[in-house]
Amino acid sequence: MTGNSNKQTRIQGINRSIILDAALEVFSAYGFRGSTIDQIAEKAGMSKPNLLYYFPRKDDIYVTVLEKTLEDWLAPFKDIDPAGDPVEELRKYTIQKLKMSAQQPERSQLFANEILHGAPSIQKFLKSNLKRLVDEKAGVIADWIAAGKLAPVDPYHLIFMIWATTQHYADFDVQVRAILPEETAKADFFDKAADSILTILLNGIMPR
Amino acid sequence: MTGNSNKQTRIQGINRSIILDAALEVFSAYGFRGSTIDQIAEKAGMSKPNLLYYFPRKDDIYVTVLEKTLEDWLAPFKDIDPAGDPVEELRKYTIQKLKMSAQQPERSQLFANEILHGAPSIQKFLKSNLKRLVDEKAGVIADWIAAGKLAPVDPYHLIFMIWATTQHYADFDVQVRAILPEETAKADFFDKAADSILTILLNGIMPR
DNA sequence: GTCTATACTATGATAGAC
DNA sequence: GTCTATCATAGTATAGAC
Repeated sequence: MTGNSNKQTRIQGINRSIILDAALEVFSAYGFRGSTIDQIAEKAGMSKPNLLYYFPRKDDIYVTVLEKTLEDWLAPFKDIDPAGDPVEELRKYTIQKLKMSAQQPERSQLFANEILHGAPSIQKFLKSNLKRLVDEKAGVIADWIAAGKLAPVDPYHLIFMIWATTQHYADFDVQVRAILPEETAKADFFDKAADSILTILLNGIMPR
Repeated sequence: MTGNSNKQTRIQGINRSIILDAALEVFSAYGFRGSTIDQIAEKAGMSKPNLLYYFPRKDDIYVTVLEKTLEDWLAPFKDIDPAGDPVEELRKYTIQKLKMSAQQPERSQLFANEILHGAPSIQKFLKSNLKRLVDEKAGVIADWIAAGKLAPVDPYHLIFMIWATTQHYADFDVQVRAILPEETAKADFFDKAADSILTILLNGIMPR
């Protein structure tokens, strides 16, 4: 009977993952209240009751997707290496983040929507885990500045600025496309954006 | 009867404005689908049917608030003066935008929510009015660069960067507060934020 | 013209039966 | 694992009172 029970577990895992993929799409596009279980079920290719067999409540699906997304989303931030070259580390991080905005805007949008509406589901996470992580990386940046390897800027606001700028291309996607219709259609748009952003971030806009 | 009709018109004007204020609060906090007419009516201190007497449909309230907000929101951008000193104009604009994020985060949040979910109500506005305006100001910046008054950066991405960064303090308010609990409590938080941002924007983070 | 009370209807989350 | 029923919510409509 082990073979049988294993198979069921595997189906469960597959179905849960299908549901979560569908939920990410729907929730990121319409927000929590704006999304319906019907929509998610349809996109997942299963009936609503069947979906509810895996996640009894709408909120369960949402929180699961959100937590899963946060992990991925913060991975490159965690990867900032105190031992690396400061400018290179921040350049790498910015490019990485921008690439994620290009390839998986839904993750950014899901997160943005949650924060925008007061972060009802992840308040605690922000105040504990995220704060701790940001404090740590801000410390790293402060050390770099103390060592003269970066200009003396506020580490926290620098982090906010990189977050804001890179996520803008995911969260405000439709606005960017409305303003730059031809450019955004090109394959190298995000490479060019990365160049432009890094030029400003590294050197500023004051004439030399 | 002119006195009478004037008085009625005045009541209309007052009530409409009360409703729109309440609607801004509610819609910015919960998004379109997440907000209910009941919530708006309660915050406006009137019954739901009474509110519907002024705005027959939920969508009417939303669109009216959104359009009204956009006007205010873009005013300082329009004010960027081609004849002014480039660095000073952009500094002024950034500070102004940041001040608005501090004082009226709801406006930014309402707008962010609309864009985030695909801008269903203002697609046309983005592609026509906003695009035209941004093209114009990007031209101004390009001229400044050509005159050697600004470093050679991409005008569009510079504008996006200023928007993203300044609006971040409104849209991601709860996150900023979660990470900087003591600092955000202080009265001069936004002044310091402005300093930090402008230092990075003007000079970059490369060590000199 | 302004406001209230009430009712209708669709939607969507959830529970229980098969 | 699936289908149907329920129940609350919320948008909208109507009738009429002040």
